[in-house]
Amino acid sequence: MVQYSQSHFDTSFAALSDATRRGVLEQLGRADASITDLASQFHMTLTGMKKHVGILEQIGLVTTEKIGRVRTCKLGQRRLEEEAAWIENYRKIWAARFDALDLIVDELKYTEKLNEPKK
Amino acid sequence: MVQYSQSHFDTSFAALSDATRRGVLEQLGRADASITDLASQFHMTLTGMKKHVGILEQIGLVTTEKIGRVRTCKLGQRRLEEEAAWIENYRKIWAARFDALDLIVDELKYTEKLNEPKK
DNA sequence: TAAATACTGCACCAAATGGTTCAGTATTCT
DNA sequence: AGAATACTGAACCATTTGGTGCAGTATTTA
Repeated sequence: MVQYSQSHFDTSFAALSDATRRGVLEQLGRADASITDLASQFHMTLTGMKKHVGILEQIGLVTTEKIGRVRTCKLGQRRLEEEAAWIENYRKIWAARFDALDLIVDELKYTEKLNEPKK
Repeated sequence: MVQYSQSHFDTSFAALSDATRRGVLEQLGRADASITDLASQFHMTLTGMKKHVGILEQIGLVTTEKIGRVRTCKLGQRRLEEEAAWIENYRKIWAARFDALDLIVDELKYTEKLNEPKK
């Protein structure tokens, strides 16, 4: 059954709700990057970008490694599988709900036909 | 190409980042409900629940209709298709990235083999 | 008609968010 | 060694978020 206690969905969907962070994920899909790279690409201070990377790192979407003065960021282990599954499940529920509605509409049409006044 | 201007992903992922709102969507998948129903189910004031429903309504995940004193909430037209697509695309990028990594690892193994000191 | 119900709008609040600047530290280049 | 680079942490700030209470309106019930 579904739990309403705070789940990791809270944090992962929140992470995805920021355009900069989605952009960082897309960028890291193309190539690894340093904090400086990302900061300049997204027109932001190092400190600001560090926070975004920190958030993505905390939930496993990004991993980083500091070598010398440079911290290199890569995609992490998290693949958003459960998030994809949640949405897919929602889409199924949604479809079932609207299929049911279609049935009702069909039924109404049928009933109307029965009740149709003779021309 | 990908735009970093504020997209509707911002609002829809933000909407999904709240457990109460995800719960409301799941509930409405089972049956339509009034604000009062939802408020009591999620242990919240009417005013609080009204806000959540308002957010879901604004982005099309829920529609409502007030008949008499009761406002009934149902699932709306939005099916989270683009959100599902974004995640799927991310998953592909992720897979490609890690496949590439595997290639590199393979290559390293091969190189190591070549450079292996004679026993 | 009076009371109960269901919502609505407004004002308020504390905490979280997304950004900044500034003052460091550590590392690398000349 | 000295200068430049890359990051880091702390403090700060405005706005948003997720909730509340209260006072009101509209509708239904007794």
